[in-house]
Amino acid sequence: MSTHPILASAAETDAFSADCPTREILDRLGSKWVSLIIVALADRPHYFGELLRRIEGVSKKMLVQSLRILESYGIIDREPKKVGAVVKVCYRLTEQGKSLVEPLFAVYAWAQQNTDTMLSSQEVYNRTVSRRATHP
Amino acid sequence: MSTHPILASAAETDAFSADCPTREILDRLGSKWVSLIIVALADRPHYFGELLRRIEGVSKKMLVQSLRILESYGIIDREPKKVGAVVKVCYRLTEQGKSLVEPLFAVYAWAQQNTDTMLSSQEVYNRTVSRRATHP
DNA sequence: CGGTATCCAATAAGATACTG
DNA sequence: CAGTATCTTATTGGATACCG
Repeated sequence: MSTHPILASAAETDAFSADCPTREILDRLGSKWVSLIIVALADRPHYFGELLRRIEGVSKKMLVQSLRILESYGIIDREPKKVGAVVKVCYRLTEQGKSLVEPLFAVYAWAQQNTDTMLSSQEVYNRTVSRRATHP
Repeated sequence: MSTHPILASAAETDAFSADCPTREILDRLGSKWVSLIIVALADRPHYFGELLRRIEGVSKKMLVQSLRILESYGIIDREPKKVGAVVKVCYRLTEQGKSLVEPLFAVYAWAQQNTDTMLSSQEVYNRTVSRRATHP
């Protein structure tokens, strides 16, 4: 009855276990800035400053932190380069990082396609104060 | 030079914009418990108590909160059912929710396949105290 | 430019107790 | 069983200032 073989693995994943290391990885990948960085670098390599400007709302602190996580996992490479007079630091996806792009983008594409539906569903839901309706 | 058409969209996504609604959706989907719930429900519908026991480490509070988010988005359905003497609440994916399973699972599969590599890469990285090495 | 360091506010989340 | 309510702690993250 399962429509897709991939569903079968849901029963077998060990991600439900509290000490499953994959869980921590997923947690980090799911983090706001980390995934945006990967999407940006999927486009092309970026200098630090470029990322800072391109990813609206990210602070220097969070950008550095997220980049370090990705670097430690071997998902991105960090390369300081002389550009004119100054040294800039260029970040790019490793081969491993590139292999993450397709699955990650599938989720992005889904989210973009379903955002409108979900937001209007949410509005309806919020007006339906059936449960939990005490007073403001 | 782009190896895959999907990469092209990276340049065009509006997710970099701070007020992009898709960003918030992605944020929520990326959250620890939300994604684990979807994976569990991809397997089969679950009662609340089943989810609580299956997803190790989740608290009642976080489980309820995450389920409400998914329900409000129309990703899951909530159905109270008489089971013997008591009423249990059954959660299952909606059709929309089911459409999320495949992309989400692609990321899960990637993470599971790459966990070992990433963890050992991280160990090496942590021993390399080249940058930022002040004292404990 | 590409970071670090520090401080502080906001938020998330665990524990616990209670309810229909 | 499936929540709600409340309190408290832990973690996150933004602002700011400074450094090589």
